[in-house]
Amino acid sequence: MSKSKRLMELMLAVHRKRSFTVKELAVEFGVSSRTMLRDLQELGELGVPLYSEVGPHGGYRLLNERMLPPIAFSEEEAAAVFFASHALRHYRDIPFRTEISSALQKFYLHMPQDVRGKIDEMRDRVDFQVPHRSQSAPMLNVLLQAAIQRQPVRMEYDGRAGVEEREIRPVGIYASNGLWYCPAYCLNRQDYRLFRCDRIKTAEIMERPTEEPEMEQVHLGNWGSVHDRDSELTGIHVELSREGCRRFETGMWPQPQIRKREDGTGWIESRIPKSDIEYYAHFFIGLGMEAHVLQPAELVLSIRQMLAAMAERYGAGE
Amino acid sequence: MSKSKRLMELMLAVHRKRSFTVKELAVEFGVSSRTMLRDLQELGELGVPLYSEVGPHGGYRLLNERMLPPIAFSEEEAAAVFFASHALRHYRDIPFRTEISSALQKFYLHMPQDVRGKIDEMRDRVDFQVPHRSQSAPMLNVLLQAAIQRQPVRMEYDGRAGVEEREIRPVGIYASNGLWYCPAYCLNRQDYRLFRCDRIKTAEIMERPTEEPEMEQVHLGNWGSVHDRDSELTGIHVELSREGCRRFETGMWPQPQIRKREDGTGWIESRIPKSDIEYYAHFFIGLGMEAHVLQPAELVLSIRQMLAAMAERYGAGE
DNA sequence: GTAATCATGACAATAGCTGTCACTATTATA
DNA sequence: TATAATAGTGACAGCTATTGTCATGATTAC
Repeated sequence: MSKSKRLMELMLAVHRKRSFTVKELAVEFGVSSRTMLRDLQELGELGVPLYSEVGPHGGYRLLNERMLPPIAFSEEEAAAVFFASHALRHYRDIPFRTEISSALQKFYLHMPQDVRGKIDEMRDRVDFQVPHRSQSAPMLNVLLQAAIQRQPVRMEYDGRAGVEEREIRPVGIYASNGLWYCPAYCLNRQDYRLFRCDRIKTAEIMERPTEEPEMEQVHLGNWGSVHDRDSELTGIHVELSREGCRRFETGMWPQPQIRKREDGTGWIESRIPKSDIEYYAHFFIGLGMEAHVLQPAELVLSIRQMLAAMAERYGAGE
Repeated sequence: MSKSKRLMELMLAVHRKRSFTVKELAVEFGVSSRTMLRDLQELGELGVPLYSEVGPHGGYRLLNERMLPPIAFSEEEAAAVFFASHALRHYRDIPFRTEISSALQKFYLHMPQDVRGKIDEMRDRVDFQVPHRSQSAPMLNVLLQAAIQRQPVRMEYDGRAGVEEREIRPVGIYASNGLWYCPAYCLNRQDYRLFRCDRIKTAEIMERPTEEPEMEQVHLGNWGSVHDRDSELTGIHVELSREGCRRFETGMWPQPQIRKREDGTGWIESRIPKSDIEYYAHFFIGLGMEAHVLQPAELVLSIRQMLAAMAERYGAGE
């Protein structure tokens, strides 16, 4: 093995280990301790930020432990990262804003001119439609960090009753329609709650362990079932026109499954929580004559009542 | 300068130059040609993909010109790239799928175990709510490439009239509610059209220059105004309850500006295209008693007609 | 006080590197 | 076809760098 090759592998080893002794590396690389000492000094001269500590439990450490070793990416891989960043560009606030920018900057700096041109052009050629929101959500980093590390958070929340202090255990954060939400176990209410992140004014991670709610296996994919486990379901049956199917198909919500016919019309046969009746009444009214709700009776009644009130407001029926 | 340092700088130089002669580099590094030849051979042994060509205009080239030199990212920057990838995870199809995966894999491979743990955990702690779509859009890469390089595309489109062949100049692609759309200048129709990408069955970039529509300055940000420049506007005035404001505020569309009052109610005073009356009628009906449309008269009339039809269907008014 | 760690300097032996030189092969171009 | 511009190979003398061993010293936790 040539010395150059040994030094390259040594650079990967020190980034992998982060903390090590001269003897340990000498054995691993099959050279004497004196040679390994020299190699590490030369690595230092090449720019790897090593420092040493003498004494028991001494050894070498990487000064800036938070760096990865140099990685070679293809231009297409770099372009792919730029593409992914466009999915985030209409959000007013996101976690990792600074880090994404600096990562993209590093890629850009190492690109030849023709690839830069393509990256610049892509900016105007790909987009993700996300509503623009003016509400600021400055606490996203804190909340995400707390969720990942399963730490409690003390926050000030601007809810219906005004600003109040809450202590929560965040499940995670998610974006919907350009707004960020944080489902969390609220220690004040002893139950799960969904918080809007733009209404979280301050948040700080609490270092002291607090009482531990039973949430080790709760995450963004299943917190809803924990929260909604007591909901009562009811069956719905809705007939849809061709246009109704198209509208459903391009609509946004997680939603009941459509069944379709050859002629393009379709129907919904499903079960929904009774607590959502009001919401579905609004939704199907918004579809107008493109949907015909047949079941359940509560939903039909709710629609009927809304129609009556609106007819009176708009003077329909004359 | 030690040999190791020289090799490291040589590696950066070959990535920068991409194409060079032995003599050129020997002069630049202050060594003989014979030594430079040996150095290049050793670089090859270290994994840099060089190849040579003899004869006039010969020299060395980087075999895989599509690689960037090794870049050192911080762990936070790497985590940020993983975060960005989550914005894409519910899309059935995206451009750059393979490249994103391989880029993320490279980051992951170079990470220490504790950072991997955080990345794994983040998966369940952050999400972007995007409706799941079963419709496949296999031509995204082609369309995006064509838009970036401003090349024409021949495609088969499954529209209302069945599958037909179209020749287009793509403006770009964008995602909305989990579906991908491609605004393009349609050479068959001599006008701009919006295509759903899941209905584009085949697409291939045409290499021959075709007739050039005047679209050099058209991109995703302004194609709508080119397309809609003849739209007639009309003023609207809508009163909103507190709940109506909340619904508006968390809704998804690019939408007219709300004005709000101290008590939480609000109103909309704006101008919309006349061609969108039908759409807005559906939208405000879906808000039920939370919105009261006062203007324009066409919109009120449209709402009234829809209410009358629905009242008859649901037996309201008894 | 002991043990575990880094650290320095010196030296002999030897491995590797460098530049020079002579020669060969390939290829585009006039 | 000849020429020039390029990479390529091998050999060799002279020189430099590297390596391991050895002796010694300093720091630090336990």
